[in-house]
Amino acid sequence: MITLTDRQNMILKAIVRDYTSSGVPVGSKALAAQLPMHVSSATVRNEMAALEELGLIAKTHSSSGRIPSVKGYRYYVDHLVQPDPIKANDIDIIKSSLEGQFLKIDEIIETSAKILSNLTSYTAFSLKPEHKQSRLSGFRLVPLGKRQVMAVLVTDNGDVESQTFNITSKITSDQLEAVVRLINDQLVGKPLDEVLTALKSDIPMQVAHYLQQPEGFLKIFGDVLTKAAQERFYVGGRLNLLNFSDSNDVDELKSLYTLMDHSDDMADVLGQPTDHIQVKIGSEMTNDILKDYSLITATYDAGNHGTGVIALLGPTRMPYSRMIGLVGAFRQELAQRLIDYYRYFDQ
Amino acid sequence: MITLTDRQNMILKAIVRDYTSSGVPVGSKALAAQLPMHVSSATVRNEMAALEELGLIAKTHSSSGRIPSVKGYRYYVDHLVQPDPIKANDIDIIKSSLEGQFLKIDEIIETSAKILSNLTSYTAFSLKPEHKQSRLSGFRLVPLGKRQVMAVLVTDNGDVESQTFNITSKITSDQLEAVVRLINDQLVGKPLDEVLTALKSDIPMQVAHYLQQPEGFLKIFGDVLTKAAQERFYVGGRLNLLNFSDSNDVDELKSLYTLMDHSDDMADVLGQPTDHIQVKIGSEMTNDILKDYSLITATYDAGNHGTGVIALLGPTRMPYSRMIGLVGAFRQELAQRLIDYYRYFDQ
DNA sequence: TCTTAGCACTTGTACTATGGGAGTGCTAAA
DNA sequence: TTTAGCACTCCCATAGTACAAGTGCTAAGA
Repeated sequence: MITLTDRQNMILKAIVRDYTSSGVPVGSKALAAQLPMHVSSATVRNEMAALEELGLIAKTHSSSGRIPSVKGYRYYVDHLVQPDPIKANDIDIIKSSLEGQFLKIDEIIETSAKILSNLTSYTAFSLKPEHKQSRLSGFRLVPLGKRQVMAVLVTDNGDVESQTFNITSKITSDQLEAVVRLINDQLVGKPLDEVLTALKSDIPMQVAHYLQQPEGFLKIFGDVLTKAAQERFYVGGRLNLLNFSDSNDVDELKSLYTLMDHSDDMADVLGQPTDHIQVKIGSEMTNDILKDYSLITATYDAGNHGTGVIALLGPTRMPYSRMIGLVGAFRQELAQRLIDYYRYFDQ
Repeated sequence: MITLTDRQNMILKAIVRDYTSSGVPVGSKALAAQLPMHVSSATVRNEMAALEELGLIAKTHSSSGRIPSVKGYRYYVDHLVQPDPIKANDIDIIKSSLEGQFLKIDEIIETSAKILSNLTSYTAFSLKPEHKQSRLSGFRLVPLGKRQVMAVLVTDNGDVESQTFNITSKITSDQLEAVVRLINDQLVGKPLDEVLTALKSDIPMQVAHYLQQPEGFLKIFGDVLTKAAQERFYVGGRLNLLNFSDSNDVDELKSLYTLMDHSDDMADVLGQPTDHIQVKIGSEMTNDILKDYSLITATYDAGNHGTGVIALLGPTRMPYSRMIGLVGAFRQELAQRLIDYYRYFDQ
C-alpha cells in the first residue's frame, strides 16, 4: 500500500491532469507554476524523483518531463480523481436522446451506446439488463411458404431470436408441429443452459420418434438457442477508434476491431461487473492488444429486471475525471429510462 | 478517340503494369530494358512525352518517372488489359468455400463477399439476384407473449423480413387478425413499391374500420416493408480498407466507412449494372471520396431468378489484369452455385 | 525522319551537422 | 527542507550535402 504526502498527491494529480489533457510529458517548471502553494521547480523535481522511485511516473527519455505509469493512473483513479460534475448541456443531450417512444428495449440499448460514444468521442459498449438465467418461454415454427419456415424462440426476458430456413419435403408440417409441441411441453420454463444440455441428451431420442432424420431440425433449434443464450451487446462509435488510437499499425487496429466483433472475447474483457464504476487501465486488462487503452465499466440496476452494463473504451491517456463523471451520470439516466420503460410495458 | 502506335500501346501497358505492381513511378531506362524490342531510353522518353501530351500519364514532379493518369488507366482497361487466367489454387478456394450446404441464399451471398475480399485483400460487395420487382407474398403477425408480436413479411423472392414490437393492450388479437387478413387479401401479389404507395393512400382508411388508432400498426407494417424493399448487400473485407488506403486522414476513412454502411449511397456508387465487367476508375465515380479508388463491378445471371452483382473496391493503383480475371472467374462460379441452389430448392 | 548518345539540369531521399529549447540530476548554500 | 545554479542529456527543427534517378534537349548517326 503506497502512501504519499499531500504534496506528492497534488503533484501526481497535476501530472495526470496535465498529461491527459495535453499529451505532452509534464516538466517540473510548468508543474511548479500551477501548484496552489509556492514551491520551486527544484522541489518539484525532488518530489518527482520520489514518485518515479515508487513507479508512479516515468520519463520518456533521460531528460524529458514525466508521464504517469499504469501504476500512477491506478493510484490516481483509486485515490485522487474527483468525477467532474456533468455539464447541464450533456445531461440534456442524454435525456432527449433517450426519451423517444422506443418500441423495443434493444433500441434503447443501442442508442445508449451511440450517445455515450458521441459524447466522449471514444468507443462505447452497452449490454442490456439481464437476469442471470433467462428461461425459455416459447418456441414457434412459422410456415412462410412452400419450403420456408421461420423458427422463433422467446425467453422470459422478452428476448426474441428468429431464423428462417428451408426444409426438405421429407418433413411434414404435422411432424413439425408434434416436435414443437414436444419442446414447448418439456422445455418451456427451463433456463436456457439446461435447455442446451437437454438438447444434447434426451431430446434427440424423443424427437427421433417423430422425425426420420432429426439432425437438421435439431441443428436449427440449437442455432436459435445459442444465439439467444449469447450475451450480446451494442457497440457505438467503432470508428472513433481511428481517432483516439495513436497506433499507426494497421494490424493492431484490425485485431481491435476483430476483438470488438467477437462477443465472447469482449465479454472476457468487460469481466465480472461489480457494483461500482470500474476502471481498467492498460496492461491491467488481460488482453494484450488493449495495453494502450483503458476501459471504464459501470453497471446499473434496472429494478427487478437485473443489471445492465455500459462501458467506455478510450486511450490510457484519457481525462478520467470527465469520463468517470460522464459514465456515472449516464448510467443513472439509462437506469431511470429503463425502469420507466419496464413500468410502462410490464404489467 | 485516341489512337496510339503499337509501341506506345506497349509502353503505356508496361507503365501501368509496373506502377500497379511496384507503386513507384516508372522511368525510361527501366522501361526500355523490359520492352520486347530493342529501344534506347531516349526513344522511350520521346514516346513518354507524347503519352503525357495526350494526358495518359503524368509526372509526380518535374524529374520523376511517370505514373498513369485516370485517363491512362481508362485507356488501359478499355484497350490493353488482358485478364489474367485465374490460378487453379484460387478456383479451388472459391469452389470449396461456396460448396457447403447453405440453408439460406443470404449465406451464400455473404460468404461470396468474404471470399472475394480475402482473395484480393480489397473490399468486396455482394448483392443477391433480384427480380426488378419483388412482390409481397405474405404478411403475418405472430403473437409471442402477452404484449409482444412479431411482424413477418415475405416476398416472392424468398426474402423474409421480420421485426418484433410491443402492442398496447388497446388492440385485441381479433382486430389484428382482421387487419392482417385485409392486407393479405388486398396487397399480396403486388410489387412492393405499389404496396408502399397503397400504404399511404387507401389502406389507412380501411384499417381505421378495425382499429381506433391505426398509426402504430401502420408504422410497423411500413417499417418492415421498407426494410424488405431496400436493396441490401453484404460487404466483405471492410477492414482491408485500412491496408490499401494510403490516406492517413482519419476523416476520409470515416467517410468511406459511413458510405459503405449507407446502402442507398452505395447503390448510387455501384450504379446501373451492365452485362459486362465494368471498371470505374477514381474520379470517374460520382462520389468525391472515392477519387483514389477503383471499383470493378460484375453482374451475373442466376437463371430466371434475375441478376446479382458483385463488386470489388480497391486502390486506383490496382493490378487490373489480375483483379478483372479474378472477378470474372468468381462471377461464373457464383452464378453456377446459385443456379444449383435454386434448382435444389425451387420446385 | 527516326533513333540514340551525351549532357546539363531538377527533384526526392538519406545522412550529417548544428543550435536551441526543455528538462533533468546534483551540489552547495540558505 | 528548500532552492538557486549549473552542467548535462535528449529531442527536434533546420540547413547543408551528396547521391541516385530521371528528365528534356541537342546534335550526330542510320
